[in-house]
Amino acid sequence: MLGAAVDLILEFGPEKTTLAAIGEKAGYSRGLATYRYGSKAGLYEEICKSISHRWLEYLKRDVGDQTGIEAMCTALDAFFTFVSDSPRDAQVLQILYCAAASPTSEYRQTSVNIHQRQLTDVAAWVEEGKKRGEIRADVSAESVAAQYIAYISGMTYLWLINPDSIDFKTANSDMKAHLRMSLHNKQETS
Amino acid sequence: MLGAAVDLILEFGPEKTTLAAIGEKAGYSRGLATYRYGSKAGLYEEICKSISHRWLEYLKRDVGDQTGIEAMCTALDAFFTFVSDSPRDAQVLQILYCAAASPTSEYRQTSVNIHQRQLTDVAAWVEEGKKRGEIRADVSAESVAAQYIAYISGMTYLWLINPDSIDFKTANSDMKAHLRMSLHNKQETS
DNA sequence: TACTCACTTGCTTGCTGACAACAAGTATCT
DNA sequence: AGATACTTGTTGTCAGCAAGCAAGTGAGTA
Repeated sequence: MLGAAVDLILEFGPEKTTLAAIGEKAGYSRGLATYRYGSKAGLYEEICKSISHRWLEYLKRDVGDQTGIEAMCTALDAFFTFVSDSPRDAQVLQILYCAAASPTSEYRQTSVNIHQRQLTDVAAWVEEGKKRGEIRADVSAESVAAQYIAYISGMTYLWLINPDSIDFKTANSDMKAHLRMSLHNKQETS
Repeated sequence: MLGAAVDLILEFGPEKTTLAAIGEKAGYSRGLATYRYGSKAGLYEEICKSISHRWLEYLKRDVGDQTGIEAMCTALDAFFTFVSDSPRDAQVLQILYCAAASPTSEYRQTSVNIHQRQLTDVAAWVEEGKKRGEIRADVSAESVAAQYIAYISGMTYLWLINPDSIDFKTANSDMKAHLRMSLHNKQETS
């Protein structure tokens, strides 16, 4: 069911995808999607949670208990791996995040929660890096986290609307160099 | 007419805003919006162009013929000024950019063009900075431009869905420091 | 064990109100 | 008379709801 919805969203967009088409593509009746998920927004929220959960597994597996600059760089690699392994899921997730920007989106809070969680996680990595003396003490963890998450979100948007304009792989390695340069504590002795 | 549409999009989102409501809010009949703009997508595309045109005026006025790091920092300030002066326009523009992420969005190309234009403009600034010796020669202008535009786009998205989570002003001044640190050519003699 | 009756689950079908889009107007100007 | 600016009538599509149906599940009885 959710798989059929992903296919149809990629082909027609969330708006022109009908609940009837989703049900029928999944081999059921036109009414089942509404019955199971209550509403179109309910179904899309379920897809959102399902894909972002899968992405979190990639993230945890690769980052483990790294922190600081290493965690941030590994997470960029993990994201690239996720996008390479499941481009369709990554596209749909970004499309649904975008749809959540509408003022009356019923799953907007889901997107807010996920992004908030990402912000605090990254901020925690930065704080840890500062404690360890790896990261300069004069940066704001919140600002760095916001820049980092905004970079990933913005890049994914640009890649989604115009894949040719974005070389995700080199952009990521540039970003990693960038992070190391501007965050590393030059006085570090280790 | 476009003003009425902006109001309704902010209140109800682009989806739940009806062409009839736009026409009537503007003091006309339910049919005029369709008549003038051909379709809902046509009207939204017009709004998109109109607001992004206004933002370009801010940009040109402030950046002038600056290039390199200065131009990038000034553009960040100009964007903050624009968002402060016209938060509603900025919100609607971001909402419409998001709506353009849908695979079948009829004004997707408009968003692609605007972002492509921004990418090449910023890349040109970086190239100019490299020529002047201000910016390190080993950075890729395209990558830096993509990161910069992704940052702005992503930040605006995060700000739109959860204004409280983003301190645009300090994030921007951090970003400026960040840019100077990681782009400046340390061998520069001037 | 065999039977049955109340109840749940999973799904389908019928229907309604809302909306975009279009076509055919009307009114006002030049 | 013809163009311009706007309005009204209509149609097809869709989300959401309500009412159904069929296939279980399980408790109670003989």
